[in-house]
Formats: sequence, structure tokens, C-alpha cells
Amino acid sequence: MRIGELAQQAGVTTKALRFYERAGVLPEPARSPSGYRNYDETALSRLRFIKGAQAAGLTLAEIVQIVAVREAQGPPCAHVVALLDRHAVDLDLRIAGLVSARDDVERLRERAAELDPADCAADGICHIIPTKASNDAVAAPEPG
Amino acid sequence: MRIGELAQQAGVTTKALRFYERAGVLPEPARSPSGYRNYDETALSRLRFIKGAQAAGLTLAEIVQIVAVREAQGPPCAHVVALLDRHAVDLDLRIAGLVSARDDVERLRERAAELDPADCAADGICHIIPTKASNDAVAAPEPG
DNA sequence: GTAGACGTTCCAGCACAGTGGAAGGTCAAG
DNA sequence: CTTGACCTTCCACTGTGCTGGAACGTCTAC
Repeated sequence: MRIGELAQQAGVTTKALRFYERAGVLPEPARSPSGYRNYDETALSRLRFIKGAQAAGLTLAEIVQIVAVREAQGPPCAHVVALLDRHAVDLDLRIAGLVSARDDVERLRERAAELDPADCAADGICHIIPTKASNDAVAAPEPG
Repeated sequence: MRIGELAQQAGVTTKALRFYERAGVLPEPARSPSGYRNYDETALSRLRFIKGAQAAGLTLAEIVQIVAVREAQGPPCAHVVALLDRHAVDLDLRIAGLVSARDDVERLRERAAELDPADCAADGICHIIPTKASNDAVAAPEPG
């Protein structure tokens, strides 16, 4: 199976396949005498695994790890669960960060509604955006 | 005011200051005869604005826009509000994406608890990760 | 024999906000 | 006069997952 055929069946580009090979997630295939890559069936199931793992949010580096564990010591399930756990924590952190950022933006928009553009001093560029001096006004909108 | 002094007062590195200048968020300062940058007071308030805008999640490119609008047509409040709106939408999208990814990971962990590593076939690498053929098992865990 | 559709390699770039380092100029103090 | 702290410029690199293109080889069909 040539690279273009595999690419089509797997729904990726040939560029991506060569990239996967260099990244170590896809094993180096056999070559024809003229140097063309010659893939077998296992390449397709490997690619399916890669896509599934990516859909689960794993990076290529992590997929390399999983494949290595599988090849070194059999079923990598424990490793995969640990990876998923770490990702869950990471996702929670990032979600919390984004939610907090979203809240900040919301507060800024409320602040904007109360301010008059005419009061906007030139050296502050825009009075909607709090500078360090007035930062606590955003962190605690209603101190009293 | 020399660059090191400004950097210290603003709480950034001199590298960052030169980077801001090249990015266009910080205006080019006057130079001493020997080529040293010579900042005035406005640089500090500009930096405070930059930090505030970054804290609000705006990119340097957007900050450049805001500054340009301010200098071209006065208070950029409407522009800033539009930017904040766009960021709110963007944040919502990204939060939704991450939450969905988090749910996927959670489902995968539940699936892992039900599976026995002994059943893990080699060509799938790890049966916790669903391949395309069994994808709907994850999308709809309880079809019936 | 030649056109065109494939294949190969390597190098560069994207977005983002900087950081690190090299090679050299400047300034104040001792 | 020299040391050391500071300044200047420019180029490369970080992380992530590819993509685009150049320059060239190969295979198939007409």
C-alpha cells in the first residue's frame, strides 16, 4: 500500500503521515527498491489508534509513550489511565482559568457600560481597561 | 529614564520592552547621542495599559489596534467593547470545547474501569482508546 | 519519449509572547 | 587603563501539529 492510498483511507494527508513517522508514532514502513514507502494493514489500525488518542486530547508525544509501553511490556492500560487522569486535571485547570478570564471580561463590559468615553484620558489609552493603579476596582468591584 | 529602570518599574524584562517596541505596542522612545533608549513618563502608563489589556486576555496585536484607534480618532471605547465581546464569545467556545474534552476523558476513564487489560489486542495498542470502528461506543455509551 | 501523477528529501513557516545568547558599544568608578 | 554594569543589534529557539514549496526521482499510459 503506497502512502497516498493509506492517507486517503485514514483521512489524513501524506505530509501528516511522514510527520507521524518522524514523530515516532507511526513505525517506519518497508520500502520498495526505488525507495517508496510500502505500508501494511497494521499501519491503518495504528492510524486509527492515533486519531482516537488525539480525539481524547493526548499529544503525539504521549501517544509515542503509549506505543512504546505497549511494545515494551504489553497492554499499556495503566499508563493510559494515568495519562487520562493527568489530562483531566490539566483540563480542569485550563477550564477554571478560562472561566475566570471570561468573568474578568464580563466585569470589564459592565464597567464599560458605566463609563463615558468623554472621560477617557489619553495617557491611559482607554479607561475601560484598568491599569495597575486601579486594578483592585476590578478584582473587588464592590469593596464596601 | 533608561530601559533597565523602566523595566524594573514596570515589572517586565528589557527584552520584553524591546519586543513590545518591535510589536508596535510601545512607541519608539528618544535616543541618547550614543543610541541608548530614553523613556519618558508616558512609557510607564502605556506599559500599565498593556499589562491591564493583557490581563483582560487581549493579544498584543489587539492592543496595537486599540492604541492606533486612540491615536487616530480619540477614545477607543467602542472598539474595546467590540474586542471584549469577541473575546467573550471566543472564551465561551473554548470553554465549551474543553468541557466537552473533559467529558470525553471522563467517559474514557469509566470505560477503562470496565475493561480488562488482558483483553487488550496488540494491534489496537490500547483498547481504552476507541478506534474509528468503535467510536460510537464512546459517542453513545448506552445506545439501547 | 514524454506527459502527468505519483513518490522522495529537506527547509521554512504558522500562531503567541516572549527568552537566550553572541558580538560588540558606552559609561562611571577605581 | 581597566573592570564591570549596562546598553545596542541580530538571530535562533520555545511548544504543537502539521502545511507549503522547492528540487528531484519514479512509475504508468499513450
